[in-house]
Amino acid sequence: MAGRQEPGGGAGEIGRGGAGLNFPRPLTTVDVVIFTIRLEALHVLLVRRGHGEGEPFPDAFALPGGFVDVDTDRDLEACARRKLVEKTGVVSPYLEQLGSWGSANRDPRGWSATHAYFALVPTSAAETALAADAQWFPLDGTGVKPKLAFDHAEILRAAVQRLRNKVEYTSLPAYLMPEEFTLPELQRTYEVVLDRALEKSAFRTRMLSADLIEPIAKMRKGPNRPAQLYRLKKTAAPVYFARTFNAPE
Amino acid sequence: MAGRQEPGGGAGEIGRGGAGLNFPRPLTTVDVVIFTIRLEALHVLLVRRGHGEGEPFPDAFALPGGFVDVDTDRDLEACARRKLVEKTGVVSPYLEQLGSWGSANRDPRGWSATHAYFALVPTSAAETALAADAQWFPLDGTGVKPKLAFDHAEILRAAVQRLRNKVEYTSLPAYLMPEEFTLPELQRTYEVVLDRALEKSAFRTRMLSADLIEPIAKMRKGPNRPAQLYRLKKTAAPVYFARTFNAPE
DNA sequence: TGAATAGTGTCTTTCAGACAGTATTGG
DNA sequence: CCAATACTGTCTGAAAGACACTATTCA
Repeated sequence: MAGRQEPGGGAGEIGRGGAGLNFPRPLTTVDVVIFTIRLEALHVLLVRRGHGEGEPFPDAFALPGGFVDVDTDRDLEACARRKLVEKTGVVSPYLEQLGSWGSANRDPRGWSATHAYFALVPTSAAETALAADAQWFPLDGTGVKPKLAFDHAEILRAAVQRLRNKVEYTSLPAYLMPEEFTLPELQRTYEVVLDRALEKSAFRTRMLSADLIEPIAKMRKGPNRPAQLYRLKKTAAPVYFARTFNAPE
Repeated sequence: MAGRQEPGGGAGEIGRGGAGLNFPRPLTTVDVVIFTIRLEALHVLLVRRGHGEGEPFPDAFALPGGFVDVDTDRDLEACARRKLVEKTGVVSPYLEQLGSWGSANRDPRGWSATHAYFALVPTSAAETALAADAQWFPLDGTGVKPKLAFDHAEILRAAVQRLRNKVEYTSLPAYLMPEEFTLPELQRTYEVVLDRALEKSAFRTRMLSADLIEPIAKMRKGPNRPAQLYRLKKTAAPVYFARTFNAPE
């Protein structure tokens, strides 16, 4: 950013700092698309909006988010983490910037820009410390049943596409797993997100040759042959594979 | 974004709209990382900042950008395109959102958030309508010689990494080419961006089997065997390949 | 023993890497 | 002819797809 050409002050909110900053500023918000797996299906967290005076989209569902608080939030990611903890209690899941959406029309209160993040939280953690106004919704294709406030349907669609796309060649689904999991469980998570079956042996080869998971001295018991339990290695960085899973047609 | 929890109004700029919007707003800017190829090297466009009253980083180099003008800019991308045309004259190159950077400290004038874009412009167009204060700088590793204003060195680094990364499995370098080009020229562009040699035959196979370029009834003459000239197909969408070029080690 | 799921092995296919070999121009 | 670059072909290797086969548990 360069401070050369300041916009001419029109209608709307203006600043009151000195030195040529007296022009209207857009509203600045942060929204978080929070995914988890519940009941073998991809879910996203939504909150119900209030219906106070001047509230746009009263009682509609929306992505968790809100205005940046310049006194509380050190930076954008800190703001996103704050929203995440407020709604889910999860402290440090996978969190990645998704993009930003800003325009004159997306919020009836004026020119606004939102910084969108997307987060993956483990299944177990997703159920415990949920905020009262928050609720998990299963993904229906690339969206969700209720009509969302603002342009949140578009942001959600972008998040789902980004997730599905990256799952083709990264280890992101590992962040949706509980502490301990088996390879078939991890594969099922991949398949749920991709909505497509994967080859067992190719999947196992890929996962085991990546520096990603390590076996622990425990097995998952069941009504059949027990499965080796694994956990994520300390190296929290996601793994990028050189190929996608299926050749794109 | 949800309008539930408004930040408490502290020091700084406040809005004057009604209905609970009386809290400080961050500054909102857009910056564009503009790449081109010149003299067989990747270059980025920088502008020199002014040194007026209250200007931070006087006379330093910075990425082209500036405040969002809520009266002029319909949305963030329109704002980015405006900056791009102002500095280069190029109307519709490849333009993609890079991410956003926002914090209390990145601008001495207060809490600010920038929406960063990155653009690829063809070699030819890059020379003609350049703004007076703009200048091309060759990439030096992942950065550039002069010290940049704000956190622009970090934004530039992110842009270069994103570009190098995507070039491994996309057709992005095609947007750096002039209208007509040969396959060896396209390959050289790939190699310049990646700073690595590529296999000729694998490269040709990949490019020709993608629905990306089409031969024209012309050849590039030289002191040796002439080369078939190609142009980008009408379908402007970038192609994503299923594999990266070299297996990552 | 049989059902069920975990895990392995084997063959095929695809495509990049390596590199030799052919093609076509100007000098 | 030679130099130089464009372009093609052939072999190899790595990893995915398909799928059969073995392993280990509980009922």
